[in-house]
Amino acid sequence: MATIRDVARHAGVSISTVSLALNGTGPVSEETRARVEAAVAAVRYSPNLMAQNLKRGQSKLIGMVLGDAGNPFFGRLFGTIDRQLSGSEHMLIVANLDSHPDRELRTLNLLKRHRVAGIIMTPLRNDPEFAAYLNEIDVPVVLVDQDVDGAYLDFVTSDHHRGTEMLTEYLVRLGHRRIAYIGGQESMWVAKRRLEGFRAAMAEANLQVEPEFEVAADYSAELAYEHVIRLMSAPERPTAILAANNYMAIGALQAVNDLGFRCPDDVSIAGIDVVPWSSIVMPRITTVEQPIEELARVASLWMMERVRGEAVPEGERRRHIAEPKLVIGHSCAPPPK
Amino acid sequence: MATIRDVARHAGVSISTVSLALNGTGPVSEETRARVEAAVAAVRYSPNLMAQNLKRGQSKLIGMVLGDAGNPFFGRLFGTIDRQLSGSEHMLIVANLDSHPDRELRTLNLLKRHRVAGIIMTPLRNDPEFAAYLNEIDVPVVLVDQDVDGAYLDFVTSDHHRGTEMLTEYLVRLGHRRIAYIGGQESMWVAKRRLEGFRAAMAEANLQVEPEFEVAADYSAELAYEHVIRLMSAPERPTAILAANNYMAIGALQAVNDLGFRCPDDVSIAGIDVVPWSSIVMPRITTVEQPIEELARVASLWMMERVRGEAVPEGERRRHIAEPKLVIGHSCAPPPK
DNA sequence: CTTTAGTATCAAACCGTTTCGATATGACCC
DNA sequence: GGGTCATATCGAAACGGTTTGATACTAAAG
Repeated sequence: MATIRDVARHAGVSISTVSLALNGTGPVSEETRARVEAAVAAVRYSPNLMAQNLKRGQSKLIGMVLGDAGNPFFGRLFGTIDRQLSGSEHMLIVANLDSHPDRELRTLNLLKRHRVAGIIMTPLRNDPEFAAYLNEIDVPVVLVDQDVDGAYLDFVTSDHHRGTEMLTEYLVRLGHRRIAYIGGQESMWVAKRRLEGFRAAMAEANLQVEPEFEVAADYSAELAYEHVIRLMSAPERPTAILAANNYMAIGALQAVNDLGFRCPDDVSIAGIDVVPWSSIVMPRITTVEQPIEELARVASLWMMERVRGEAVPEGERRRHIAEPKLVIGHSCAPPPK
Repeated sequence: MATIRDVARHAGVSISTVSLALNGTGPVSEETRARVEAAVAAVRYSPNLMAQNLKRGQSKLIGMVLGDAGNPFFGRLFGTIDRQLSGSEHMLIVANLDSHPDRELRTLNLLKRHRVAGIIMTPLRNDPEFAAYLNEIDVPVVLVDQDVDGAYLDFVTSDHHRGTEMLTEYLVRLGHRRIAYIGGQESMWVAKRRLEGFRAAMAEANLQVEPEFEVAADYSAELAYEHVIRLMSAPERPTAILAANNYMAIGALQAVNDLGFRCPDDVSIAGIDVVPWSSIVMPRITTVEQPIEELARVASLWMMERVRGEAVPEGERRRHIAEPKLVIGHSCAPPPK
């Protein structure tokens, strides 16, 4: 690979002149500039960003940590952020946690060793030890989707509480009283918020939540499937099922179908998050969608502000809470008589 | 950020000793090693990979170029490759082409400036100019999924020709004669192979392909939808539709539904690639699946061999062609009488 | 007691850049 | 002719590491 020295030799100037000419930082005669550019083309020079970064003390790399690359939510998040960054020389180092919270620390440490300029992450862990770690990290971090309690970091999410609340209100308006809720692990920030939204709406409607109607399925379609099989086989079954993410909604629908029930005639199902191909899933599931593009836009904007060291209220954490959108499909109907 | 100098000062040794101790490359007394390690912890030292890479002349970064991060195929490909790499210090710089072939060169150049150790990519372009560029690139490249004609690079894919062939054979066995094919842009390597597989199977069965039954929909669900609307509205309509990717199969199914036809009673539909949530799409679409895990495993293995400079047949391109798998759903049936 | 050999440590050179301070050149003015 | 000022160029010092060759010390061998 050609270095700046090769260019200098080829153009008959010193390496400092090459640097000045190429970066436009300093007076260079028109003639020299032309000679340098010719030399660059001749020896096929492309500046070594690692060396530039080392010298400048800042890198053009942004770390991105995804909870689960398989989930289309993260694919779209990455795609949109990547698009925002194109135009700058920044690129994304992407790491996948594969839903393993224990990989989180190792991944962050590795990103730090790579001296990324910043980190955009959808955290999995939410414990004081992790919060302490994040508060002592010395690169800008923007959290997306999920918060870490006690961490003083920019945070972009959608109103998860409001999301389940909207769905529950919708089901209640349809006349449902016996609504089952399939949630995630309550240790997760998002799962907790969603559960709270459900409970708030139920309380608001003066409805009792039966304990066995509130189950945790860990965001997995398989677990949700089993829970729904059990719920729907009991004598006192729910008339509506609210699943706290897209995977679990699919699992619930499958279980309902397999038991011979029809949705929405026998039981209503509602989910959260975009179900890819939702237009073709029969019946189309009623969901609350997160505005992924908005989340991505704000996250990358805030990140670049931090990276460029622009005037940002020092030490102050910013939050952006986007409004989710109720998308009514065909999976919900009034409860059977 | 603490540097190796801080560690040296804190431990009361020279920086070279710290380096030798930390990398285990050279004799260091047990006592010194302990002091160095204590100092590392005390000043929170984490080695600057950019500096290490610069000095060692090799980087721990692998570039990954995706055709379209929104498509779950790429999400799973990335996830699996990332998993293969975990354990080494290597990380992936991921770039998304967003289906724009014209971003390809810029992206590759940027990756080169970052001095990645290698590039795993699913190319979009397939023209001589691009092949020439790739042949002169000076980092190891492994192509995945799609080939670039005339490029001497490792290439991992699945047998796209065989895939459509299998699906066509299956439809023919069911008794179909009038089969429509919805393909992608023929300039794309994969699209061409898939079309050829279809034609080969049709020829083998001594079946004529009517020109208007062979359409290109550019891998988009919307275009496929329109084409199918047109095809199914004509007096002489096909009894089966073979769509050359997952998006288009969904579009076709939607069109068939919207026209009031039933699948598979009135018309059979077959697709290619995993349809996420395929288990819930009604009817479950018969597809040919690519073994993504296998592709990812071979691609990352070959990449790491090149990166480590292991004995690889010099200048020789390797190819791995994985066998696709026919997954029979409920979207195909014998043609109506 | 001098060699020899091995062990532990260090100083200095280097990787490919940027940047600062110095130098050379010419133009301009008094 | 001497001083001032831009303008163009360059040498050298960093950035944070690794690696090589030299050095000092100790112990064993002759």
